Amino acid sequence: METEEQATKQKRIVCIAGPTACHKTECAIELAKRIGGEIVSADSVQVYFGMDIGSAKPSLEERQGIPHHLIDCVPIDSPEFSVSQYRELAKEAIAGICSRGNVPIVVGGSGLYLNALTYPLGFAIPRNDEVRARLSAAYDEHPQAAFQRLLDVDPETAKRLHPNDKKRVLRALEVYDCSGKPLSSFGDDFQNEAGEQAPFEPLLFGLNMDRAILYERINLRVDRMMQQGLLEEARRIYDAKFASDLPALRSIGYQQLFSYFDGECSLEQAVEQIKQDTRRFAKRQLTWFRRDLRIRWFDATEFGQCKEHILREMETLFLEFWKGTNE
RNA sequence: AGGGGCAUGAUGUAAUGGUAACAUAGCGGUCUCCAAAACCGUUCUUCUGGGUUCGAGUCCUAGUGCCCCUG
Repeated sequence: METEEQATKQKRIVCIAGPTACHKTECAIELAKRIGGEIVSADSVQVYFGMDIGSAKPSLEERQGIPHHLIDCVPIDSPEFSVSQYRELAKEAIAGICSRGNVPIVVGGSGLYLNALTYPLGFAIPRNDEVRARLSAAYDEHPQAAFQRLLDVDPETAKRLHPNDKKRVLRALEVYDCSGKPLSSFGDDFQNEAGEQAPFEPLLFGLNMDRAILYERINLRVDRMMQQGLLEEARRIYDAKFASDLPALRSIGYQQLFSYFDGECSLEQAVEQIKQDTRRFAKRQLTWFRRDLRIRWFDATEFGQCKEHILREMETLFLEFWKGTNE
């Protein structure tokens, strides 16, 4: 009985979510200093070596001695990196933090990554590039037919997907072709087929701010990235001539500069595009996080002024959440 | 100052005198192995005044603003 309880307590984590450029990094580091935390990044780009400026990795100085995990752990040309791999690496990192008696603070803007840690997502059938290529060709040939097939084999999934959503239609067919079972039979956020629990029980904080100010911050931050050498960083990656379909290369801040290197637009246009794409990304992040009712939101519009207040509040909620946990 | 041209949403454009349209931005949403990805939905428009006409973004007229040419 006691060991079981011990096990649940071991699984607690603190998370900080929110759109890009809303002080998540600083907030997390300050919180870590107060509660004895170590930081686990939940960011799909910070995992890559060499993508530093564009992904806004905190510098060693900014980290203030707080250990950071899941930053710089995959090479850019690692095509097999995916959410489930992220989850495995994060689990290891969190286990390490707990063994040191520290508090894991998961920080990041990749909603799916956070959900992979806090919901029992299944990921039962790994991707299969051969099957996928075949399905993709069939879809391009005749999209309606592909969607019709999904309607036949997995009506439940088909019903919630738009026929134009090629990626998900293909994924659903891929799962069916590889397993003989419809994707919908593998469960949803709240239960997976194997009946496993969520890996961790989170205390979820969200940071948000006035939209206009957030957009201003994004624009300024992109300018600052350019001053810090984003162009050179992107050039290095461009010159390494990786396969062009690598997911990492489609990250914001890089793909736009690659267009500039390819002569498709001016540098000014590329920078404007980075700003716009980042703003839209922030909006999508908010759409994702807004529907997560577990999140306790904080307004970081005037972060400089309310920092103390926010951190004190977070600390109080944390102590409540952490009460009774093992030493 | 004279001559010419233009004026349509936040922006760029379309519409033989006959239901004002498209793209982009903006806003909202979806999300179970590429997720900083991919996909879906949606608000807003004829410069001002007069006139012709059954009917005007379109034609006439005055004004206002912008652009080009000449000086």
